[in-house]
Amino acid sequence: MKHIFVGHGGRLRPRWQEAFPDAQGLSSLFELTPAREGEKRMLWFDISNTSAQERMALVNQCIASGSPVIVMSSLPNDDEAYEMLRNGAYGYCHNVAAPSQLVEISQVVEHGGLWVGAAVMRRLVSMANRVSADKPKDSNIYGLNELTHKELDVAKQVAVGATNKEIAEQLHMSERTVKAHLSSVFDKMAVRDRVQLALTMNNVKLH
Amino acid sequence: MKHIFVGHGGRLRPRWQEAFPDAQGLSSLFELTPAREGEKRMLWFDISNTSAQERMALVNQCIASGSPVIVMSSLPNDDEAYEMLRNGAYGYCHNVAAPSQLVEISQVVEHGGLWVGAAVMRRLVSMANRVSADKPKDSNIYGLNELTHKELDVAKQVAVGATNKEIAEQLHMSERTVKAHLSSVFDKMAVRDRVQLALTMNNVKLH
DNA sequence: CACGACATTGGACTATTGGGCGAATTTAAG
DNA sequence: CTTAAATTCGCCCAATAGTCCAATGTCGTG
Repeated sequence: MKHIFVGHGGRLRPRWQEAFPDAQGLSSLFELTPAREGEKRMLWFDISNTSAQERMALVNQCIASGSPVIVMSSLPNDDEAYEMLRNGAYGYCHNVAAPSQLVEISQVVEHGGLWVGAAVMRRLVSMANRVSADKPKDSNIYGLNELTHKELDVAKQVAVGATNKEIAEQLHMSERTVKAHLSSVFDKMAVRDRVQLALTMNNVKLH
Repeated sequence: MKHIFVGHGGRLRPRWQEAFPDAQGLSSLFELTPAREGEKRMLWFDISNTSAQERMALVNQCIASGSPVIVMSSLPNDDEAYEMLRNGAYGYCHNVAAPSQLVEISQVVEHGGLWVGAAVMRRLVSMANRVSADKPKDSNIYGLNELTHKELDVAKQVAVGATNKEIAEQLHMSERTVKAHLSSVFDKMAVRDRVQLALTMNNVKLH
């Protein structure tokens, strides 16, 4: 695994060097050469000293390169972390993080995971709490538990955007039967159509 | 750091043993002796073969012991992950996770972090987006920023389950105009109907 | 075995959606 | 001022979605 640090004028901070002795530094993305066949790389992008506008564009370019990208900021901020992760970054940390932490991050990312600091992580969990706490526990999670087996099958398909015809083929039943199940599902889950059902199944609040 | 695995009849799975050669296995929490002075421990709690009711009680006991707890399930599930993390767990993973992953988790937790799988992590991030995305930032999801103002207005309404008629009233335009905008949105965002649009706007992957 | 819940399907409709064709009006940019 | 893009909307048509009522078969419980 080759570690490439982009930003900070192409210089490698001592901490980076210590974590990855054979790391490479680039001052900008333009210097990035295509990866050799079979070469695995990890991009560390230091976004300090970049304006908010160019930040996203640069990160998107980084991500478009195909290699996993970890964004480093001199002033980590929760909202920015979400933004980066949502747009495809694999990690978000301080640009002067300890070498041992950099190694830890690289390991998590190398195994396909996303890494964020404990504080951000805890906030994410509490947010998830807020979102999933909206569903009243006493009423069986929007009546999802009261669906029959077939109804649930059909509902799941709607939840990923399938049409009635597709569902009918997928589940080997007539389109008419799909409709019958769906009518029942709408009733049980107290929604009026497939759009609301799809959203509800994905924990999205309606208007 | 001493690793103690609770559950699975007190037996250590080969994977656990491989990750932590001097790990200890306990069949239940009652066998847990108080930690010696200055001894740092990590509890791995295998919740397979426990009923939903006793699960939370047991996990709470684990957590009350003071040592960081990582919950392991035979059938990991997003909602359960949130539940566990919210209640104080430091990690949530599969009970037959690879040894290298167990080591990775232990390192993250040892440094005060929380660990969850990539899938759960991504979902948490998308949820955070939903909660904190009230402010109209120049979000960059799929061709969202290429939509015109009106198109975005209409798309947002669809994203919370509104019908064309409702959107028309809300935005003071005719139903025909709503359709016109939507047709354009479908095209720009590369979706075929309002269901897929609603899901895409909420960061839900389609089938 | 009878009864009720569930699954399946059909016919007959109604409602909603998505879009083609055409066109007027505004707004933004050069 | 001139051109391009954005916004608006009517008429009409086809495809999808959704509902009501009814019939048949399956399966587990009492």
